[in-house]
Amino acid sequence: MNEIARPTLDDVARAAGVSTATVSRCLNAPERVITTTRERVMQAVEALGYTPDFGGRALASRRTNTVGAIIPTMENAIFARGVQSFQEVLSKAGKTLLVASSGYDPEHEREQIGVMISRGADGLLLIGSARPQANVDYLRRRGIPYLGAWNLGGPEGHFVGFNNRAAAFDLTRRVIARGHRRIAMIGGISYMNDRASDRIDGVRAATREAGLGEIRVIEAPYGFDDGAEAFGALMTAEPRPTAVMCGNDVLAVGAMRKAREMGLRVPGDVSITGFDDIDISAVVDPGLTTVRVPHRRMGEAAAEMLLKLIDKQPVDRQIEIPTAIVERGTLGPPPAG
Amino acid sequence: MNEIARPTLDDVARAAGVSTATVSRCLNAPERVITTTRERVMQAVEALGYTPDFGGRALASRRTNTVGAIIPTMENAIFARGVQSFQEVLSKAGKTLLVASSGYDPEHEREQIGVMISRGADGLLLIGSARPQANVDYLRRRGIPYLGAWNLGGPEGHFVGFNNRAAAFDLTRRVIARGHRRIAMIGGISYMNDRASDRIDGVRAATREAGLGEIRVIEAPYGFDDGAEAFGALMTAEPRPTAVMCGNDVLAVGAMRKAREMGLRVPGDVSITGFDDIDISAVVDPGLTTVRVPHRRMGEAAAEMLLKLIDKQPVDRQIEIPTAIVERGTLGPPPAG
DNA sequence: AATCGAAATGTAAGCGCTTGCATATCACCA
DNA sequence: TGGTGATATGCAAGCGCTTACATTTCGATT
Repeated sequence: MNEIARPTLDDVARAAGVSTATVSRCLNAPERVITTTRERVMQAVEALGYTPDFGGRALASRRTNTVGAIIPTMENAIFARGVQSFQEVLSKAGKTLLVASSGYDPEHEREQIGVMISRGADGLLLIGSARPQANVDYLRRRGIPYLGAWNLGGPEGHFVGFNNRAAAFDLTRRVIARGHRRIAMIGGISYMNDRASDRIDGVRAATREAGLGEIRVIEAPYGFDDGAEAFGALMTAEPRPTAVMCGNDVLAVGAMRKAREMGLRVPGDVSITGFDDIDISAVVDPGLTTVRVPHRRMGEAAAEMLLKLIDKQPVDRQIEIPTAIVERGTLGPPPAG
Repeated sequence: MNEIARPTLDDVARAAGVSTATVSRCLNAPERVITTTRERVMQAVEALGYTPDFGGRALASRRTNTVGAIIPTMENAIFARGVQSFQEVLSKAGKTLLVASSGYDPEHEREQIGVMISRGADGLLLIGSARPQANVDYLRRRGIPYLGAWNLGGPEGHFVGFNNRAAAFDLTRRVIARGHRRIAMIGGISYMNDRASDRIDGVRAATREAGLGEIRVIEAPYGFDDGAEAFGALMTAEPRPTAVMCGNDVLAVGAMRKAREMGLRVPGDVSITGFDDIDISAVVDPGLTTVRVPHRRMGEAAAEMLLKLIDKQPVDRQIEIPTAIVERGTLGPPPAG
């Protein structure tokens, strides 16, 4: 492999017999260069396989056309989907997206924010609103526009997301309306995760409103097995809960599996609900009753908002993406007796 | 928000009363600066909230410590998982990962390669081996090390992946051993996707070996509904196939759903197999018989190999990650008669 | 043919950083 | 006290690019 050193603007200029300025213009403002010259230049670009150096360009033009997104993990389909549409919109606007993951760790998030700034991100997408003030200050001091997504947020900052609390509240009311009085919950880990904690809060608020007293909530990591295990634990209670509400669909499907293993019929013996409406939820049997959360729309809305923020156009402080309850088979009346 | 202009090395140097060189050394080779000075500098860095500019740094040092990965889509959990562990290993080695998606389009992949080069990637992770020669040449000319992952590849280039063809072949033999003679397949879209086409080839080779003649193969996009639809189409044949082998688990689970809707028992009336062993496969009922593909291990192995390649250390040209057949409930003997 | 203005191109400064080399500092020894 | 080598710091060039400004070119007009 006799590798060729990466050609520079200068190489192209020399090859085409013009100045670097002209080459630069060919690339960035072709209409300012006469056709014959442009063709000669482009030919040289092609021949040398020239690719402009991003660093040099960013340095000279003081623009990066780069947007960053810091998500907890790429493994969660929920984020993957939203980020995908986020990036599609950005890419149409000529921006490239840099994705980093924080592993649900605020410290790590802070680091990644540094990386993004360092790479000159024009704007940033973060998930949710629960984070140390320091992380946000860091951004504010630089005046870099940023956005919390997947949830609505506190009194300041911009958000595009769902009202997780209200959605959980509504779903719980629906469960109660079906006649359930003994409700338990498997929630996501709520530490520094406002999506998880809001969902728990919503369920609690509704059960309290109905005078059901304090319900039992087990927090579990994001995984089928974790849902199964938590479900098993909840089912040891005497008398057993008649409905188990889950903080997300993965936990719910795990719970369903465990119910089957325990010989419990769903919804005959126990009702189960989820949250997110991921693909599997329509596929399992019976179908999972859950909350539909339109991730694609959210990703798009977030991209549009961030683009406006970067352009210093006026925007609403929050955009709420509506959710909807999807009734399938896992929610039924409590068993008689 | 009275935003402060981003501080530069110069600002820090002035604030600390030293030269830019010293500040630079504090950041990159602290041991070469005396403690008292270093403390003063670090204080200034902290006070100003200085973050080094990546572009400037890359330009001056001719190093980026950046690795790129171009995957078909982030939405596919299969890639998400592998990439996640890929990046964990890289990050321990002090490299940052840039992820881009090609949307299964070679043209788009080519573009993204350009973006990666332009950002100074030290190495690149690509998926599979099926791509226009032009895409590869582009990389070769620059001497940028790259790797095909998720599959093994042709006579040249480096690969870390699975032998998709052999795995499909083995699974098919197992199906045939159970007594199936009428086998059909739902494959992924094979165009420019060697994982999909190798799996189809493997199944075909095994059925041919067993003298079962040409089997029917429907190619379907990656989605539950697509699997369901294809399954429906296959089931119109007379006589019906007794086993439907699927190119991935998503298609297989979609097929299972459709079978249920059609009133067919699995595996009583029809056996179904998948490929990948994603999370759901253990959760559906009956459990899906499939091929386990250890994505995390692959991601790690790929990262290690790429790091060596970048360091110009010797490496094996291919690393095969072993797969394993996972027998669960969806494969049984064909129905009697 | 001379003049003029617009269009095309060139010149060169500098973006923020690293680094080879020159210089300053200092502890130590003769 | 002067000299020495090691250590710490500064100076300044230059990485690849964009862009304000200067210069050249050229067609149109008089």
